[in-house]
Amino acid sequence: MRLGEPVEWALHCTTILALLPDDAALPASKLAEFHGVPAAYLAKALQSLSRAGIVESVPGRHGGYRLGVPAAEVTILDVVEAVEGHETSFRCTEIRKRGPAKVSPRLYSPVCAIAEAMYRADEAWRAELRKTTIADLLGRLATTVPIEAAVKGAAYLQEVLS
Amino acid sequence: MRLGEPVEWALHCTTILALLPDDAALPASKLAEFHGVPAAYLAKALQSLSRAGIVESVPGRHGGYRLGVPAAEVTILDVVEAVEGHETSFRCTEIRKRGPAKVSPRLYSPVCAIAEAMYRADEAWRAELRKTTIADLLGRLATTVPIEAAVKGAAYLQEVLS
DNA sequence: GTCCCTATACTCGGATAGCAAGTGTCCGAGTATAGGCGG
DNA sequence: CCGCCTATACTCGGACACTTGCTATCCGAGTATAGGGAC
Repeated sequence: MRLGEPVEWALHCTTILALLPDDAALPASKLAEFHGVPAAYLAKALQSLSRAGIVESVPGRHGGYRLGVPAAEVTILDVVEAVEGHETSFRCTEIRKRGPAKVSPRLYSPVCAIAEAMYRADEAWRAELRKTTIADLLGRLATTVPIEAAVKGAAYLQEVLS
Repeated sequence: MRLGEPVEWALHCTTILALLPDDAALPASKLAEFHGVPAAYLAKALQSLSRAGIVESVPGRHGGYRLGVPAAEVTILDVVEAVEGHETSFRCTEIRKRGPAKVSPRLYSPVCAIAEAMYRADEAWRAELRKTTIADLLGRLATTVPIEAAVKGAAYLQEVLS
């Protein structure tokens, strides 16, 4: 089971966008440069976030992306699902209804015990991701990001937004 | 995020193997026929389970696979990890240490806040899968499997093992 | 009749192709800006 | 000097190649069995 790299990028980008002044917008190319990732591919992730309403795009010369919803109302799960989709990790193909022991389909319970357990785990994963919002991440930033890096990052954003 | 089909197969196969008499062994080809899945590919999953010690292989004419550990001591997580590997779903590539805001690597905290949250969700998923054992699944079988299917399944196993 | 040997049939195990999805890139559509022109 | 128009530069958005990993398959190595022959 693997999550794609764009998930990591999307989370970092959303965090950065939450730090911007309300009316400012940061282009995808600058976000890519800031994180050292391929710009054209990162754009795909940002488009997914835009479709989900988490960020909104501003076209035109001084355009870019900015948060579309208050940081406190965006959970990590929202970002992850916007990029990776809403499907469950476990997909039941109903093999219990195949083979020599199969009987009339209407006799089976709605979900088999195995799928039930797997779905439960999936929900536990989602529930945990729902607990943390982007605003929570901003709070942790103060204690986890080296002060030097924060200064350099702020300087970079200052220059780009001017 | 997607789990491969062999995960589902492995769980069903482990459950079936737990139903067999202690000294009996069921070949991969019969397990495949029972579930209606490609035999040669299922073999790969069973080999993974064998390497993990969850099942043990019996070579030779009346050989096959049988449970290598009591059903009560095998959790769903054990089976899933045997087939899918032990890696976390989220892989942190440390993009925070790249780009124009980067500073000396020794200044950074061991894990960033984002990765920390993702790992926490991963652990919640694993914890939930650890709660259910194969023995638990057997208990649920009595109430979730149609009685007709149970009879046909038992008859099939009787014939194959004779 | 009993024991041993050999050939057989069946099993697992790892090495080998095909395909879908993730990864990476590009170019076209659209818009706010900046400069120039006319009034 | 002010307002309007046009050309421009920059942005997003979706359509197009490439690589990795999942899906599917095959053939060889090894072993318990079954049958036949010798004693």
